[in-house]
Amino acid sequence: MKNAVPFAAPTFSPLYRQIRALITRSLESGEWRPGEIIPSEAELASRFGVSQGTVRKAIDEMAAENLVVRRQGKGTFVSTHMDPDSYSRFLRLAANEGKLQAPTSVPLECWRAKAGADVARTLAIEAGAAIIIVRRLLRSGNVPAVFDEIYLPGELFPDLTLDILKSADISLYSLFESRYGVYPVRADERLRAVAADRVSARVLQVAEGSPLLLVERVTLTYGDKPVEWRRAYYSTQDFHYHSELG
Amino acid sequence: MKNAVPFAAPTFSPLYRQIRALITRSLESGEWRPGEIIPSEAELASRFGVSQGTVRKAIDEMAAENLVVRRQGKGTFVSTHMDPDSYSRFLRLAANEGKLQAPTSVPLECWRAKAGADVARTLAIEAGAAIIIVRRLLRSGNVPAVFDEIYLPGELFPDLTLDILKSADISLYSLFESRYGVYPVRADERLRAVAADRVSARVLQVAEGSPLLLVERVTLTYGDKPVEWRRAYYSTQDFHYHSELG
DNA sequence: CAGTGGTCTAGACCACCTC
DNA sequence: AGGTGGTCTAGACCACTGA
Repeated sequence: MKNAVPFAAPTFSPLYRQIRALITRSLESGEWRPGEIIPSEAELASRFGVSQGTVRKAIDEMAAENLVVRRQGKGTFVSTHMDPDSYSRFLRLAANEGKLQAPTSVPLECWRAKAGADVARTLAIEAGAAIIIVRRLLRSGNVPAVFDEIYLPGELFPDLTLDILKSADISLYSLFESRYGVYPVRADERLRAVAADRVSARVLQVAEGSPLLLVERVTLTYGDKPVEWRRAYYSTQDFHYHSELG
Repeated sequence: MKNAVPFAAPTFSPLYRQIRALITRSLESGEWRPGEIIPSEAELASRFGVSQGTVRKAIDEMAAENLVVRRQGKGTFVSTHMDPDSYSRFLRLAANEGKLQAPTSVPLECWRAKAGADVARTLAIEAGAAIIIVRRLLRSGNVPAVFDEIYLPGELFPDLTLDILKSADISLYSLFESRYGVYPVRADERLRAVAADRVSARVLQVAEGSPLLLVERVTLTYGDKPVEWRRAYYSTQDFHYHSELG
């Protein structure tokens, strides 16, 4: 009867999950930012008044979800998209033959608009709110690979322009982090096959109507808050989308 | 200098990984089969002469990879595809709107052939070795969703026929397990967009040449041994392939 | 060398399941 | 009541990093 409660159960969580929630809150609040080191397990343990093993288990879970990265001998670091090693953490592009040539990003267009019903719902903003639309091309060794159409909430990216995109790095998300303090944490993708329309056919240099792999991505930050909606058209003559199932 | 060795390093692994390897070997050898319970952590600890915590960590890893499933109060069980809860562990099919109707499998054809170069390489068998080719349709609420063309090494599935497939369950993998002792553990998928050929267009009831999502899957059992090669054509008018990125 | 995460142990208690 | 996995602790030692 120890856990008995009137009405709905509050679903007690173990200590290490509460610790995890506390650490996550510090991430959200920006106490430790992506790329930075977080306090040692021993220090967190004494701060929260629990054993090191409990902190360890909390961090283990967060490391499993790529929220943080452990480095033996150095410490534990907040995950970032600016680290070259995890530049393209969310990119599942691979070459049909051989290894994928390092992809390069070519920003094409960037303009402002008002959110339609679909975009507003997906980004959890008001219909009619300001949004930014970006189009860009991803090339791999001079071969067009992916054509992206990206929808961003204007509020989070106040001054974004094509020039800024052009001067930025290949990883859009490293720009999100460094310039706007927006930290992509995870993403959800829906894959379909579609016929190339005129625009994507021209950009990807394929025949209009030829089959393209459409990848719709909703990118989320801490607290599952959406920060990006993206439609990516993959040219799959020379490339494919790689997925591992366990 | 403790770990110094002449020539290439043997890459010492921690105790819990060695324990994990021992447990995995017992799975491979069939000492405990899918669906069955494995010995308790305490018993494994005493059997291997290590602490329960070490066994726990080994099993933790295996549970994270879906090799085993923990059930509090009951025990730890070898993962199976026969459990209704994990019928479609490898299926990423989802409905564009609403929830996916429970899919049903319709076996269409089943014949024997000799492995060509491609199939032989993928299945790691000799070119010219006996293979079995299966075609089937997956429907969701009477709507055609996925057309599968499946290549199997003949050696592993000696007596497979269309009749057996027809009398089997929705999950092909539950048949693999129950009738042939073949246990799919993980899979690797390559996704592309292609134009529907005559056969798949007819089966999926779409126009010839319309875009389809092609999912090529290599299915592996213990020790990363390939046991199946599959080409799946997804009709993505009403459905999509769902992928989560962390 | 000191500091970090990584491993391993032993023991206590809790939550859940079955008999 | 007895068995299982789940949590939590405390302490020891190892492996890696950088000053």
